[in-house]
Amino acid sequence: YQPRSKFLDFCATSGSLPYAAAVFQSIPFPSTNDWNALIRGHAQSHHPINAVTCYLSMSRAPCRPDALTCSFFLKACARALARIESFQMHSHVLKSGVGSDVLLQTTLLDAYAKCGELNHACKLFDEMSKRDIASWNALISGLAQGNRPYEALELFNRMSERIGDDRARMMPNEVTVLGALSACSQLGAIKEGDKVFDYIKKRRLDENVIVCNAVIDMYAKCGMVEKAYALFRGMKCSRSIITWNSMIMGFAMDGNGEKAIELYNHIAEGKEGVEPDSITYLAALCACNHAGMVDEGVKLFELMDKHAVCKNMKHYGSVVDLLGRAGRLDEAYRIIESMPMLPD
RNA sequence: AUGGCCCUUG
Repeated sequence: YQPRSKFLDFCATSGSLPYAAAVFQSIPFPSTNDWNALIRGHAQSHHPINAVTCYLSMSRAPCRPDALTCSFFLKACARALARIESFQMHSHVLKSGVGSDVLLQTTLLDAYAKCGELNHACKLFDEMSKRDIASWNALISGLAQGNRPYEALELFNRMSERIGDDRARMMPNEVTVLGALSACSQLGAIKEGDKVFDYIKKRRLDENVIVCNAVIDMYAKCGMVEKAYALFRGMKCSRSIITWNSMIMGFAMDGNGEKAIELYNHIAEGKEGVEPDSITYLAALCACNHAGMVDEGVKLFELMDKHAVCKNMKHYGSVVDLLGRAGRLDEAYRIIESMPMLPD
């Protein structure tokens, strides 16, 4: 791995992609790693699909794509929801002799899942000769996010059963439980959710804030705000803005506007080390909507400008709805007029 | 420190 490729990679991923591309242009005979840097940069950019065109240029050049090239390309496919390209890369991988690379297979499986090709993801999973924890996780979260939560939970349980088995002892980890929790949320499956949470506590995965956030969200979505709040209060790790957002949204959905606003006010004081963001305001506005707290909602909406938090259509929709239902149509109309985007 | 699974709103 040459310094030049390293430099390109740095520019393409953390600096400026156009600059990386310009530097790349000046290289007479780019190496595979040079190409990889550029493809990786595109894959992580706002236009991941450009990784595909970059890859095509590479195939016309004299150097060969390697496993990393395929990996970056597939990452781009997953982000761009490029199914056809995923299939094409799959056959390329099989032909080029890296078809048994577990990391690559998992990247492919994830790309399939993210593109909505869950059957192909399952098939690939079944055919893999070696699977590691990430392979299981990729399929579990793919199923959960792809509206097949029962299968996600089934897989999660099958994985837990394997503990004690002599072969492939696959311990569900933090990422695994995120997928399982997401499946529970969708189903409103409280019993399953409790079981997952028991497992989390047993393994002390609740020392991880991301896991806690997911549990809070799961309980809130299952309508069990008090369970969410119990964890929120008893957390051993420090709360992130996402923790607060999830909890505020939980109270909002429960119709407990007072409590939601109380939490918002608490973090707005600034002693918690988190800054309310655009989602915090969305949750708080949502709380006002559910509880009919009109003045509070309008106040929050105005605070967004003061705190330089970006508004989107949802924020506007919320206040307009709030004002409209309170009969304050003139104010609602003024807000609609002030919108920088097209109303829907 | 060149590759996979990753929480809230979308």
